[in-house]
Amino acid sequence: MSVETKTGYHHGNLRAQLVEAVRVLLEQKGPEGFSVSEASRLAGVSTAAPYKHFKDKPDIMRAVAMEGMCRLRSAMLESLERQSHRSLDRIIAIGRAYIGFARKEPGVFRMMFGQQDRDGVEADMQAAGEAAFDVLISEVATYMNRELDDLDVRRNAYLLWTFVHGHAFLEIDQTMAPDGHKPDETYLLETITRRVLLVS
Amino acid sequence: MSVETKTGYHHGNLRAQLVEAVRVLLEQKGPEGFSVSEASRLAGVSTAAPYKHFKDKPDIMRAVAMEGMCRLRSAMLESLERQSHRSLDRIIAIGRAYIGFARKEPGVFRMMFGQQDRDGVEADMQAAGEAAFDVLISEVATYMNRELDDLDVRRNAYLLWTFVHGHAFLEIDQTMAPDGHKPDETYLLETITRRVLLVS
DNA sequence: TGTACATCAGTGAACGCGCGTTCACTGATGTAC
DNA sequence: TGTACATCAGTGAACGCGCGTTCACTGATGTAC
Repeated sequence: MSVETKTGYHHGNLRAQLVEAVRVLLEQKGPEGFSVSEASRLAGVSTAAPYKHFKDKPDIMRAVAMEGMCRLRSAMLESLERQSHRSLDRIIAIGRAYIGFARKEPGVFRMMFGQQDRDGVEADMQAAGEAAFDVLISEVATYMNRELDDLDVRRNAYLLWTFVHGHAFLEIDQTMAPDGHKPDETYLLETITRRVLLVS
Repeated sequence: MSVETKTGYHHGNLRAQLVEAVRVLLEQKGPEGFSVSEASRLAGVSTAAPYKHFKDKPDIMRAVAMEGMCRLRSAMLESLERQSHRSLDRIIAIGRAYIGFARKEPGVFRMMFGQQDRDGVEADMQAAGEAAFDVLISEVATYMNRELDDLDVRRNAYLLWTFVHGHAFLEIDQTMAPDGHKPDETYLLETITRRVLLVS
């Protein structure tokens, strides 16, 4: 049976479809606009159905965040495929992919980072985040011609990530007025990358 | 009559006290944990009382965000008073104050940036944000020995702000595991400031 | 100084609403023989 | 191939709850004369 098939009673694919529904609601109405009831409606099932696949509402949110983090990593990896072998360009491409993801799915992006459970982030989410970070680490190590776990590699990668993360948030939160005071994004990305990596 | 006085019936200071109550709730329970009802309870008034001072719930949220942004600016300015006249140190101090604010009041900090209304940020909030940003701009201009509206001043200030903003969010969201992989904050701040400003 | 009165800032009860979650149920599916 | 049955993944009705907001009200305050 194809994953897409819906038999009428047995849905076949409800878990994934609920995650997708939540994603849509998050983008349409923001973090507050998502409810289990509304996600159910959007997926075309009764409001009780989700509880066959998820423990409770936070469990759904975790699933959405987790799925988002995996897709963010994929987007970063994919951006490398379309890229030359010049290390610096590849690093910039990763940043661009990161910002692009945030811009395309701000609701999910916010949920991935901010909307966590109280009292700590789950271990698997932590791991997924590190897996994404590792994509950057790897390119920085190549550029610097050092090992993956080299301290300066990690430091520089963190500096770059932090910058891109901050820029992504300032963008989706529309913190700066959209007038001429905001520096050009391409300029920013190239400049910060060069300066962090001490390219003259 | 002192601002603090409470007469029993006439409160005298309810608006400010409601903002304070929301702040407390935001820090204790996170963005979802704040309701008009609970804030009223905490301030010791009926649930209808807030509507004498605010139009609706979003209006309260805006007030909290606004007040937070003003206090953030104050914290940045105050950090300068305890600082030498070495421009680089002053710039680092501003970053430290920014991160410190986020760490001390993550709930308010998130509300200031992320929890905005749909469809754009209010003009006064935008202005308050720019007023805070101007504190940094001013120091960067001094360091670079240029005008406030110089393009490179704005670019460098934005690079620094973006980094600090990203770091603040990664910190309060506990994105990185609290193990040894996270670079030291003082090292990060000094390094990024020097590299952005091209200090050898 | 005393009084009448407009205004202000509260009360408290009530409203309708959508939410998260549970429950007993039932139809569809896969499998053992 | 046919049948009995356990399991799975849905239904739909119901629950209690806290929410945001409104309403007619009332007590306190400030002011005009």
